[in-house]
Amino acid sequence: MMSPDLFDRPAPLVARGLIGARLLIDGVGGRIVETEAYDAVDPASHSYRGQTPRNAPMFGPVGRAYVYRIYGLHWCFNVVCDAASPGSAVLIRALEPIEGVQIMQARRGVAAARDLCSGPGKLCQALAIDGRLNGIALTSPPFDLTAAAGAPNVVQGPRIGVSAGVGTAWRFAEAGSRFLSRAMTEEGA
DNA sequence: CGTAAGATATTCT
DNA sequence: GAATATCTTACGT
Repeated sequence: MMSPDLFDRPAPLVARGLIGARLLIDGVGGRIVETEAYDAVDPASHSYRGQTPRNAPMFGPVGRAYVYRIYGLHWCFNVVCDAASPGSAVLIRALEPIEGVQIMQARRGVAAARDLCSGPGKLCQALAIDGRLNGIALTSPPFDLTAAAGAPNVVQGPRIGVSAGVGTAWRFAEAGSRFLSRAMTEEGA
């Protein structure tokens, strides 16, 4: 289980550090292979225009979940970080499925491992993440978040699906992973 | 392979 | 009314 103070750093550092970490919810999940960082001075962030009912967890304690509905139907899962900069969080975008693959296949309605958790909405469906987990601490059940064993090879690039802040290279991914939401174009890290 | 449309909560104009 | 940190299905090449 990760120590809570590991989340108390700027969002890009936390996002990078989460690559290779193991995320399970009720024993189902895998290795984090793709993340994105957001903070309150970032025009692409939900927290950019201040606190609202939806983004309230981003302004709360570090190490908790920020779960929100996007496009009215999918869920997205974030880790709140950096107490010194309220409104900071890391979006978990893709996992390499490891534990409970059969359960994830049933929840997603697809069989291919690459389609189970290769996107923020997909992994929420695969791990059964929804609004009930919003604001919950990640350091206790049903969450099980373990730091990366080794030092994964991390690449970074521009974030996906944003029209503001496109010049900010705050998307992080494990180099060469087959389980990303989209291939990471060659970029320095 | 590709592009396009539809689902529809929350926020902003 | 329009946009959004998305995904699936349908249809053209």
